[in-house]
Amino acid sequence: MEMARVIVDVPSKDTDRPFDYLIPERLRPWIEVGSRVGVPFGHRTLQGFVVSLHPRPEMETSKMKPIQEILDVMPPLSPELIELGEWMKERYACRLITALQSMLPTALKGKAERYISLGDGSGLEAEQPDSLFALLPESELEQQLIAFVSQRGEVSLQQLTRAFPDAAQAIKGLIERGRLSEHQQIKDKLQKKTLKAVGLAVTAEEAEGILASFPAKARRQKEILQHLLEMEPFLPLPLKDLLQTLGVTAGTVKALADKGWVTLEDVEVFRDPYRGRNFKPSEPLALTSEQQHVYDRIVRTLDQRAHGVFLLHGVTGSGKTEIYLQTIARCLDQGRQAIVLVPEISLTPQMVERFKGRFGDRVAVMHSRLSDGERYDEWRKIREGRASVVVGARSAVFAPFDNLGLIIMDEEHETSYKQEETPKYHARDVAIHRAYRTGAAVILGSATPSLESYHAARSQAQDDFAPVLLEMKARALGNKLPAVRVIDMREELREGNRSMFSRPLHEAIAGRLERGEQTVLLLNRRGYSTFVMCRSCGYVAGCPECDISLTYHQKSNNLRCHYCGYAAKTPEVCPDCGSEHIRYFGTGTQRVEEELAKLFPGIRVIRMDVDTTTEKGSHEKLLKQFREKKADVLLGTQMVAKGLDFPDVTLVGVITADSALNLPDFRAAEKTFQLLTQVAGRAGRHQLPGEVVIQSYTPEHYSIVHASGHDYLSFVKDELKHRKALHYPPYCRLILVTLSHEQLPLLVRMAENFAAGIKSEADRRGWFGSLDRFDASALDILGPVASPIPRLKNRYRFQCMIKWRGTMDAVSLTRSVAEQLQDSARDSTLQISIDVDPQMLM
DNA sequence: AGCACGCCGACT
DNA sequence: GTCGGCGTGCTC
Repeated sequence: MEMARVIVDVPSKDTDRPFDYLIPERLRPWIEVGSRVGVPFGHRTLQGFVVSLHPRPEMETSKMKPIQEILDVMPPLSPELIELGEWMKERYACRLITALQSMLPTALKGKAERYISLGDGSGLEAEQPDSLFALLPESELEQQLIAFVSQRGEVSLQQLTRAFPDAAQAIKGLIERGRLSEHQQIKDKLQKKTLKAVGLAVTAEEAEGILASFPAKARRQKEILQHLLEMEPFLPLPLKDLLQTLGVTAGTVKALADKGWVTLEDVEVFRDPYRGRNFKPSEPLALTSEQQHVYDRIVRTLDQRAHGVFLLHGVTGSGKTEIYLQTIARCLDQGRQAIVLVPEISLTPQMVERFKGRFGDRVAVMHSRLSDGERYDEWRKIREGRASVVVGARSAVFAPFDNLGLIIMDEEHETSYKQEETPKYHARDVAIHRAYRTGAAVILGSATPSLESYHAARSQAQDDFAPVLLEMKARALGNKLPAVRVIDMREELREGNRSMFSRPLHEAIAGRLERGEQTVLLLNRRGYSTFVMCRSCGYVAGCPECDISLTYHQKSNNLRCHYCGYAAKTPEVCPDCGSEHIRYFGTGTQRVEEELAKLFPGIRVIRMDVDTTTEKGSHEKLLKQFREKKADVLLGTQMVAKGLDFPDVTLVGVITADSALNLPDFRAAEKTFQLLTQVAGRAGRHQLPGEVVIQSYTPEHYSIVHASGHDYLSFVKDELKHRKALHYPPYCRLILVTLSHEQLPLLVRMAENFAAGIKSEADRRGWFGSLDRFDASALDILGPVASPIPRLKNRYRFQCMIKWRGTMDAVSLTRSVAEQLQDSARDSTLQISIDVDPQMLM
């Protein structure tokens, strides 16, 4: 094949299509579909991926350029993955290059490096002998430059400008006259992870001076300089953040750098090494009859090498992991490979150990805390066939196996399977589609399946994607699910107990302390944060850029914005009224810890929350301490609820069960039920019987009632009724469109245009039908309304929610209206983000 | 996304 | 007149 179509690494609308390149003779044996190549593109060299090969076309197209280089020994992608990328592009309204990049380790995000060597004499001089430039004698600087380059043969432009800081103009001139020549080559960022960062090249005083005499026309540059001056202690700032905060373009910053006021440098980002371990070999366990039945059903599909999706609904402790291990073994026996997806938070050494113990070094692990280099190594292990099982988070669904037999998704309901950045894919849907295309089986496992999956399985839809429901109702070790008591905290208050511990929970903890057993305490803080409020005037410290309240951090004694990173000192007096009665609110784990210490002198508590687990490895260290019984109580947020298994834990207490219930999210009840069920499953998994105490201000809420009864089915029944009445998934699908702009009035107009555009386009295509009448096909658009975060990084945000069902392609409709609007807006500062099947509505 | 081209306002 | 900021358009 003499020609290749290449997707280049430019994520924009205009370049979201293949470009044609000639394949030079020398590269022909190497180029395949999926190869990563360096190609000339405009005035630059870019990285790209070959998506198809063709014979040289009949009609000679003169503008075709040749592929410059091939970047890997083995193509990092395959026809199968490229097709998956094309599917993602349609499904999630993203660019193909974005989808392809998300499949690869960041080490493979190559960028062009510029190299300078001596010129061949061609150039302006030859073409325009009468040019004034060509006749000018070389300056001293120019002579130095040429000497420097000729001495080394080839120098990277970066090196050269470092040696000659102010020579940019001279270098450019020499290249134009052919005395020097430039060529570009793609360089992987393998060794170190770097970030473009902007700093001040002059002292603060000098900068003040520059600002004072700054030309009025360079308004943007002035803003940047001013901002840098304000942020002086935090320099250098990541370029990306700076652009976003100020809404300026990289070009403006570069202009400043060229003038020498600011520095633009690559700063290395710190990363932690992954520690190797020894793993205890494990043998397959005997299956219970329930497990055997499930196993047989899955193996039947595996043996047929057919596609099939299974929803494995098994109560906590029913032995889902053993099913995973044994079906993987079967898959490997067939010479096929397996992917195991786990939520990031439960990808603990404990979890990894079970798989490494059974399958040894055929297991690759994709952990988010691996460094780029280490992640690349694990990835290569898969690509080169040295691993046949991968255990990993979300992105492991793209593992480059060539003979995939099985994809397992543990804790199928977890929201972390949805990527919140573009491409906003859901690993569950990608897994099912990938398996469908490759003839692999999928196991979705959970004690509390998502309503979407469960409903699809129950509705018995006869399509390729509806899961087959497999149930495991008994715990593998035969022990009972723990007894759950729900305590009405209103009652407690009425009877004069103003503590955050109810009397029954207090007694239960005391009992555990006496018997030397352990307790897990969960503080469901979703929706709560510690914020600073003035008790006199009601002032709440908020972010000046994002219009949300700032979160108090005790460690650093400052206030930070969750969204943009803005930080401020905690005020001592109220900035509004001057009152001293200003303090932080919200029930943090710290306060619970203090109260525990007061109630139970000498109690040993391990606290696990964002504050204590930010350091790498601290998460594991804390759990290890708890396992070794160095503490009586493990106190934490959501993270204590996931997949942990401690033999001596006999009490689980939930301090406030309902704090998430009032959130403006239609999944609030589902989330609450799932969390309570998961955490209740932590108790009494071994010999000792377990007990669960749930404290609540709304104990009659069905999510709490059914969680306490371990009654998933009744919960689903109640919840589906609500979803149906309010037209929410699984009775329709959602597309969340967020528009943002610096100027509010303009944004509102755009958002209204967008909603109107969707309506008229839907009408034009004849997509009538009403959600209310339960028509088979229907589309409705809500909004525009201000987003739950109405302002973020100095941009106002409005959103529209599209609800739809049926066979229409609502995503392409949405995308085409969005693109039309963006084109007509002329104004590139309008940003439109499309989130298909959003998980987070706030 | 970059990068060149070209228009137009503020300086010698 | 010229410099340089900033909008516009193109990339096989």
